[in-house]
Amino acid sequence: MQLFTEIRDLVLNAIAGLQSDGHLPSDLKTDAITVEPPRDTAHGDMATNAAMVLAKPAQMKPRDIAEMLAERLAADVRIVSADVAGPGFLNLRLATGEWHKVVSAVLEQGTDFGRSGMGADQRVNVEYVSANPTGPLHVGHTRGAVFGDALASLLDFAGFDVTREYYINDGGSQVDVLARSVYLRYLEAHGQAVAFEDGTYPGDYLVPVGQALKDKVGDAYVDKGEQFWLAEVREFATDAMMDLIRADLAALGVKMDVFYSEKSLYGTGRIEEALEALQSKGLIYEGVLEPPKGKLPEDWEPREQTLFKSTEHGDDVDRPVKKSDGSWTYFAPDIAYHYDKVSRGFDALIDVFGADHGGYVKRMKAAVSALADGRVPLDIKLIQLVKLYKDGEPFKMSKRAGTFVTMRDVVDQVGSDVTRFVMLTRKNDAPLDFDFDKVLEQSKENPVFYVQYAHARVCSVIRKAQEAGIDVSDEALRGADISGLTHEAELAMAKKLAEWPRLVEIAARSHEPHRVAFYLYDLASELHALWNRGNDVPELRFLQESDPATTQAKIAQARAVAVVISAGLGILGVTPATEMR
RNA sequence: GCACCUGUAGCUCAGCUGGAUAGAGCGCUGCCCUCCGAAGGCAGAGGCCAGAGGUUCGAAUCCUCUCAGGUGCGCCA
Repeated sequence: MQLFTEIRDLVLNAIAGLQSDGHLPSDLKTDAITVEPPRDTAHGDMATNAAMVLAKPAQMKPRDIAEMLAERLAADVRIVSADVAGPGFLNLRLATGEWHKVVSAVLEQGTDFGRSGMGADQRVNVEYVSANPTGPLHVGHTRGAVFGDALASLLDFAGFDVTREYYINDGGSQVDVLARSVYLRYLEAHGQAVAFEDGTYPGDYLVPVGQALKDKVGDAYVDKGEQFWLAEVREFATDAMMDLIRADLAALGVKMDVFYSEKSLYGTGRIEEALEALQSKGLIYEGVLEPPKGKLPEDWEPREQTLFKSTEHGDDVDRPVKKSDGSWTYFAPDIAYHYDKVSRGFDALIDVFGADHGGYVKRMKAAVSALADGRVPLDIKLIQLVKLYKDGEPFKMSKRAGTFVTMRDVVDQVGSDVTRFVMLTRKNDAPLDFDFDKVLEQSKENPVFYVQYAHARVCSVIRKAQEAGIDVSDEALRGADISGLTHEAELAMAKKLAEWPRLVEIAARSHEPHRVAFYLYDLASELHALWNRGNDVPELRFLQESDPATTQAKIAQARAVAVVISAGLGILGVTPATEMR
C-alpha cells in the first residue's frame, strides 16, 4: 500500500472529473503532478502541485483550478480538509483512520510492507566490487561492495529482478605479475631466498599460496623458465585469490549470483564478435589519436590503432580497442563483457566503479549505447574514497609500510553490521570519513547506534509488556484496536511509517541506497521523540498499567516501527539489534 | 588544455523526477529522569545554498560562464 500514490490517484480522478464536466480542457498531461509530504507539517499531511502544473496548459489561474479540485477532493471520505495555499498549492489533511490503516498494513505485511511493483520484474544487472584477483579486498573495495549490495537489495525490494555480478579481471598482465609473485613464494617454500622486484606483490597473503603450490606440484617448477609454469601458476593463483575474495565478501555478507571471468572472453571469438557488432554499425576504424592537450606524455608519438568511434555516442574522443602491436587494450574485453550482458537480455545495467575510474564512464556508456542501440540503459555509480581515522587522527595506508588496511581488518574490528551501515551514511559521490572509534561509539552522533537503539527499545518495551501479562503475539497485535492513538505525537509516528513505501521508490529510482539509511535515522528519531514525550505526558507512555487494551495498541504501533526499521536494515544488509549492550 | 565529481550553518553532512519560511548531528546557550533504557528528549542562537547571468508561476536543485578543491586523460587493467 502506498498512501501517496493512492491520494495521487484520487487527485487524478478529480481532474478527470473536472475534464468530463467541461471545467478543464480534455488534453492535459498529468505526469508532473506530485503528491508529497509538505516540508512544513503545519501545511497539512500532503500537498499537491496539480493546479500549478495545469494552470498554463489549461490557460487558467492556478488558484481557480485549486479551488475546483479542493471541492471535489473534500468530498472523499479520506480527506478531512483541502485548502488552497500560496501560489496554488493544495494542502490536504487526511482522516486519522488513514494513518491507522498504514500501521495495520505494516503489522499485516511485516517486512514486506513497502515492497513495490515499480520494477515490474525488469531484469537489472548490478556489477560491483570486480576487484582484480591479485589480493585481498581493501577498504576501498568495501564501500563499493556495500553500496552495490544494498543497491541490489533495494532494487529487489522495489520489484526488479536483480542479478549481482562480479567481473573477474583475470585476463590482463596483472595476473602474470600475480603468478610470478606466487612463484617466488613457491621458491621460498623450497627454501630459496627471494626478492620481490619488478613490481611483484610482497604481501604475506601469498605465502600460503606458494606453499599450496609446492604441496601440489612438488619441485616440478623449480629452476624452470616461465614458459613451463606461467599459465598454470596463473590459474592456480587466481583461483586462490578468488577463494580469498569470496571469503572476504562472505564476511561482509555479500553473495554474488555470477562471477564472470574476463579470461573466458579470450580465444573464444567473443571479443571479435562484440567488435564486429560495432564494425557493422560503422563504428570501428583505423586511425591516429590526437595527443592530449596540456599534458603531453614524454614518449608520445603518433600511432595508428584500431579505434572505436565512441564520439558518436557521447564520448569526447574515440577510444583505442587495440594497441599498436595488435593486441587488445583493456577496453576491448570490457566491451565484449558488456555486449554479453546486453545479450543476456537485461533491461538495465548498473556498474559500480571507484571514483578513480570516472574517466571510463563515457566510453562504457558509449559502448553499451552502440551495442544495444540505446535500448538498454547503463548507469555507472562512482564510489568516492573512504578516509580512515583512528583516535581522530587520519590513518595513512601504505602497502610498503605494512599499514595496508584490508576489508577483513575493518570487519573484524567493528563488525559487518557497523561497517555496512556507516558506509551507507553518505551518498556515493561524496567522500566518507570512517573513524574506527566513532563508529563504535554509543551515542546519538553515531547513526548506527541510534537506529539500533530505537529497534532495541521497541524490543525492550515489548518484553516489558509481556512480563506485565499483555498478549504481544503477532496475531494479537494485528487485532489490536489502534483507533485510540490520536495524539499528534503518535500520529506523527504513523505518518513517518507511511513515507516508507514512497521512500523506497525514490531511492530505487535514483539508485541511491543511502536514502534508506537517512530515512531510518529519521524514523528512529521519531520513535525516540515519542518515547520521551512520555516523560511529560503519561498518557503517551507505551505501557499503561491499568489499561491493557491501550497498552496493546501502543505496543502494536511500536512494533510497526520495529518492523519497518527491520525491513530497512535488511535492505542495507544489517541485522537489527534486539538489545543494546 | 579537456572531461567527470564536489562546493549548503563554526565543523561533518541531508535536501524527494524544480515547490511554500533551506534541515539534521556535533559544538554553543537554557531546560527535562519519584515515570517503560537520559546510551535519550525539548527549546534557542547560528545561512548571500561558492559567485554571476539565464530558463519560469516558482531554482540549493535545470542551462551557461567564472572561481576553488578532488579524480582522470593512447602500448596499466
